[in-house]
Amino acid sequence: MKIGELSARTGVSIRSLRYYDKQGLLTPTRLENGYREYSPFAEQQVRTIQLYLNLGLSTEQIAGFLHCVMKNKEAFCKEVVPVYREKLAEIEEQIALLSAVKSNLEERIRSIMEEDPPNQPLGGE
Amino acid sequence: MKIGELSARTGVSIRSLRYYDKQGLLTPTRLENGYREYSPFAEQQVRTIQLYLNLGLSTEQIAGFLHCVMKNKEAFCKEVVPVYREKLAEIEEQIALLSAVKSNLEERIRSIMEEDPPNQPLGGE
DNA sequence: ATAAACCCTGACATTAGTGTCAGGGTCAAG
DNA sequence: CTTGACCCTGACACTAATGTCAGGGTTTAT
Repeated sequence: MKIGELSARTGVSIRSLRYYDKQGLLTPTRLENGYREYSPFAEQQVRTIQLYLNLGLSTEQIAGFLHCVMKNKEAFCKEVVPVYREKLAEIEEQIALLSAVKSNLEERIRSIMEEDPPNQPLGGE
Repeated sequence: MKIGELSARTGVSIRSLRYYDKQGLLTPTRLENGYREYSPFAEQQVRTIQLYLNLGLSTEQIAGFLHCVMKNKEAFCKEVVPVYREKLAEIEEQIALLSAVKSNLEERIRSIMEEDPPNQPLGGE
């Protein structure tokens, strides 16, 4: 199938499919006229790519094991777990940072609220 | 004081100080030769800017109330709390998303670990 | 007067996936 | 042969604060 049909089937934009091609994630064969020709398996492959992107993995990370997971079960691809753990650590770090900022903001709001109750006739700047 | 000294005193790069100037956060007077001349109060102002940036606020948001908070207590500036609440909502959304992805990753790792115990002689790709 | 140490502006790069446009080729139906 | 629906590549935009470089002025001390 050609790129427009794959896009329609998967809901992934043509632009993104071309990007996946350039990143080596999904490299279709080419017709004589230069058009990309995708195998029927490409549809599942696109869905798999989207799944990993939604986990926050980069195209480069995905490229590192996509070939394997399309052929085997995820568990057979030794590259997968390290990438998952790496991403997990990154996410935990982000959550910790965000939580700290969140607490800070909450404390600031709380502190302002008790210092400037709404029945005070004072305006701002 | 000139920009180099302010940078040295605060640890904020000259580049960033010029950026704050352009964003209207910290607008020094100019000497006859065009050099920026900062008042002694600028040092505290820079620290305040950094504090808000570390809370994840944008220079635009900070510009919205910096003038007021430099003159009064934060609680007197009515623009502050809405910005805090907005940022808080944003952060909570991000944490929720990250937490969902985190659970997904953990589940995937767990699932792989029990399917492919390390005593199995199978390699990946 | 010259060198060192300042200062200035403007511009490009950074992240990473996607949108979008320009300019152009291909192909099928009428 | 023309129209419309495809397809191609390349390039710029986006976010937002910061790094960095180019090219050039100023000041201070020797």
